[in-house]
Amino acid sequence: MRLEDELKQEKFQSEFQKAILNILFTGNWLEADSNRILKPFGISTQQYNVLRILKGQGKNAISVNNIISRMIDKMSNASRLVEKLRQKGLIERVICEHDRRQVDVRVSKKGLALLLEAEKEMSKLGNIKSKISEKEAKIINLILEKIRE
Amino acid sequence: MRLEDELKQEKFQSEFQKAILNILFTGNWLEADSNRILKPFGISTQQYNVLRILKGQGKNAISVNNIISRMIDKMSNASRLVEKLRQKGLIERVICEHDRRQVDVRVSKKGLALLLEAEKEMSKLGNIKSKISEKEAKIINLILEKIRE
DNA sequence: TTTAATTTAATGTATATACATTAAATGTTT
DNA sequence: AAACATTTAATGTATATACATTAAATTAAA
Repeated sequence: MRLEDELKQEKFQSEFQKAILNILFTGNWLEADSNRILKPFGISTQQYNVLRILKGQGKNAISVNNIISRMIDKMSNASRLVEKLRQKGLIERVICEHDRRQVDVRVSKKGLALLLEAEKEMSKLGNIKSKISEKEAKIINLILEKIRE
Repeated sequence: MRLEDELKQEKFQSEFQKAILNILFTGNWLEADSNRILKPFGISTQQYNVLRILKGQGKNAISVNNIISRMIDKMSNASRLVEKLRQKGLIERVICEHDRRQVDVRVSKKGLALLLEAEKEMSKLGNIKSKISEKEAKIINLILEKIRE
């Protein structure tokens, strides 16, 4: 749908201005869809992302700082997210021997099982595959990375 | 910067998956920049957007529902945002005569003055003009709108 | 007309978030 | 070693947000 219609605005200052609003709007749109998908699993989008990061590390436990460096939203409180996931039994804490400041974390069996189910549903996020081509996905990736130069 | 480096992830499932993460990440990146710019003005990104919507209506007062329909984040509490802006004297409420449920709202003189200053700074958001061409802006707008089809 | 349904905005509540501060462990310098 | 600086994670606090519920006004239906 045209952004002009979504925001009921006839025109934008420029294509640049429109692009910024379009990225923000589409980001919110995707996040709302993500939250909707994850709701039945009882986790938020941020919590899902932490689980995916931990899954990517396999059986290795990684520190909270390491998690932050891999998160989409660097500003979120990784400490508290981790605590929420721990309360739900989806992750485990491991005492770090060589540095007692660190709290190393790894995904639990239960967390992995939940994640596998959630990932199935999340692969449908935005239904993007039916809407744009792989070539277009590559193009948008290139342009977004230029914007963040 | 490559998303692979931003998220310390060697590869993604697909270009589609990467595009979704890229949109979410760039959206957060832009919003963080926006909050940083607006901080000296004492308003949040959401509050700024409400002011811009009201400015677009000139001297006409519009309803809270009308504001919601024009907002980037439809889920935010427009009522409370409006109340925050009113407390700061940036907007005015007008009693709506033909429908007493509605609370019509318009930007105040003070709000307009603040907005003009804020808009100057916000035009630099993301420094996008120096990073992509107008043609690229058009392309990304087209692809984002396809994704939201 | 009077009952029910819808629209509009506000509020209640739990959670999430931004950002600053704290506290403990580790590293560095003198 | 002692003093200082840095890193790591947790916490304090105020605010923001999602989502459900409420309350009032209006509209539609019986």
